[in-house]
Parts: sequence; C-alpha cells; structure tokens
Amino acid sequence: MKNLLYLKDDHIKDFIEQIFYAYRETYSDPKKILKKYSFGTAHHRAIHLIERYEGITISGLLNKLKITKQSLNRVLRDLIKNKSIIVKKGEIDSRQRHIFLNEKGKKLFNEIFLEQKKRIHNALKNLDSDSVLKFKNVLSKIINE
Amino acid sequence: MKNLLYLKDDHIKDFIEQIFYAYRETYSDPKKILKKYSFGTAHHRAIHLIERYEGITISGLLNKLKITKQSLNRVLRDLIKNKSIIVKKGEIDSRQRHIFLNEKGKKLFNEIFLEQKKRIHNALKNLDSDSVLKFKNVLSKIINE
DNA sequence: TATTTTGGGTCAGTTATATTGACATATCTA
DNA sequence: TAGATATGTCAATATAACTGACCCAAAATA
Repeated sequence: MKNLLYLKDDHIKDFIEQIFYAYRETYSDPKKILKKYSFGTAHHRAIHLIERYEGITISGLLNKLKITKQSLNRVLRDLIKNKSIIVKKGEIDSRQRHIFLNEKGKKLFNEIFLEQKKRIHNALKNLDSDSVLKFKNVLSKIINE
Repeated sequence: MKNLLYLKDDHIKDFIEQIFYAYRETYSDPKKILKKYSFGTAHHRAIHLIERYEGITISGLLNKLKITKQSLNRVLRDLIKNKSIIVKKGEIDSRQRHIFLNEKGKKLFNEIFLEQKKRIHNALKNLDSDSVLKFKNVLSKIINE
C-alpha cells in the first residue's frame, strides 16, 4: 500500500458494505425471471457456473459453490427435472458426472444474464478500460487471499 | 466505455461470478466469531450498519437491508436481548426508534471487523491508491445503477 | 378538530437454502 | 484385493427470509 489514506478502517468498512450491496443488487435483478421457472438464487448460481465451466463435475461445482453435496443435489435435481441441464458419465473416470446446459438451460441462462448484464453494462459504459481492469484486479485479490 | 474489449459478455460474466465470491468470502470470515454469540450473518449485517450509521432508524435499516420488518425484528430482538444494541425513542418524532451499539455491541463489532479487515487489507496492501479509488468507483456505479 | 398517514411492533404460517450425520454404491488406485 | 474417491440419498434441523393480517401511537393534514 503506497498510500495509507486508503487503508483507514472507515474505508475498509465502506468496502465491506459496498460489496454486500453489489452482490445483493446484482443477484436480485433476475429474480422475477427465476420465479417464472420456480427457481431461486441457488439455481441461478449453479446455472451460471455450469454455463461458464461446461462439463464441470459435481465436485467441481461443490468447490466453487462451497455448499454441501446435499444442498447442491436438491438444486441439480430441480434443474434436471426441468430439463435445463443434462448429466453425463465421465468417459475417463465413470464415477464422475459432467454437467451441461441443454437448449432449455441455455435459454434460461441467457434470459437471466440479460437482466444482470444491464446493471454491469450501465456501470461500466462511461468508464475507461483502466478502471475496469483495476476493478477486476482488486476483486480477484479480495477473492484469492 | 472507451474500449469495448472490456464489455464483452464473457467479461461481464466473470464480474458476476467474482462479485459472488467476493461477497461470500468477505462475509464468511467472521462466522466463527458470530457463532460464539449464537448470531448469524443477518445479525452481522445489522450490526455493521448500526455501527456505520449511528442512531439509524428502523426504516433506515430496512431501506439499506431491503428485508421485511418482520425479518429485521427477529434480528434486532436477538441483539437487544444480548445487550449489544440499545433503542431510543426519537426526540423530534417520537414514533421513530434510533438504534445504537452499546459497549458489548462495539466489542462484538470490532471482533468481527478485525476478521474481515484482514482480507481487504491483504488485497489492498500492495496496490497503488489509484487502483483502490477506481475499485471503489466501479463498485459504487454497480450499486447505484 | 377529525381523519389519514406514517413508523413501528407482532402473531402465525410458509418458503428457500443451507446444515449435520449416517449410509449406500460404483469405480478407481495402489 | 483393500482402501480411497465420486456421487447419491434419507432424515432431521437451522437460518433467514417471505406473505398476510392485525395493532397502536404519533404525526401530518384536510
């Protein structure tokens, strides 16, 4: 930290508060859409990761979501029943399950993403690329630790 | 947006994912401390705001937390019972209730904050002040919309 | 002053999402 | 073949939210 001004406790408290708002708002936007399908934010998070990491395994999802497999299972059961995802046995290791969005899931993801995109797009549209890069960098440092 | 590269969908999807991780990690750190007091993250969020906005009213808290008053009431009852907060009638408008941390609440807040601070401090310690300012700026734009 | 609105409190029931703990099964690895 | 790994499932419980229906007191206003 080259400038201690930005490390004062009040600044850090502000960050903690703002990170909460940013998360809440970003994940609130698509709730009406999810409700149409009788899904919630837990389903949303799973769908998001399955889209981002095509073919992700159960343990892969568990590592990213950091929930128990019982919790994840409820969510995946709903998504399978709804035909939004398909699960394939691993070819190399047939114990593993690889998860994919199918057509219905892709449509749902796109609907959800369109809602979320608005907020991020609006936030970034008048910013220079340096701001965006630095935002991403700080965010990743907060996550990694 | 002066450089469209940073507005590509995949970048926005990354942000959405990273905002989730940042929130989850930041609010996971103090969970062991909260558990000692039989509190959860709902109590944590309330305490945080009461510390930041000393004397905040019930409706003030409701506006920031965006939960129902029934939900908030459960949390505040626990905090009052535990003697972490005190509630005072408004002098100008005696319908209002102003909420304050008392000594016990301040100690609890500090314990919680110390845990959370580590993560943010570590993230920022090797960054220049420009990064920190730009991070804050983007975050506030995401919130405001 | 009479009426309406606002700020807050509460009861009751329900939903969403997560937890712990105990097992079961199939498959891979040493 | 024995043990570890990946996954699935049953049951009970916890946490944090919700909806809806009321209530009271105090402030604002017609």
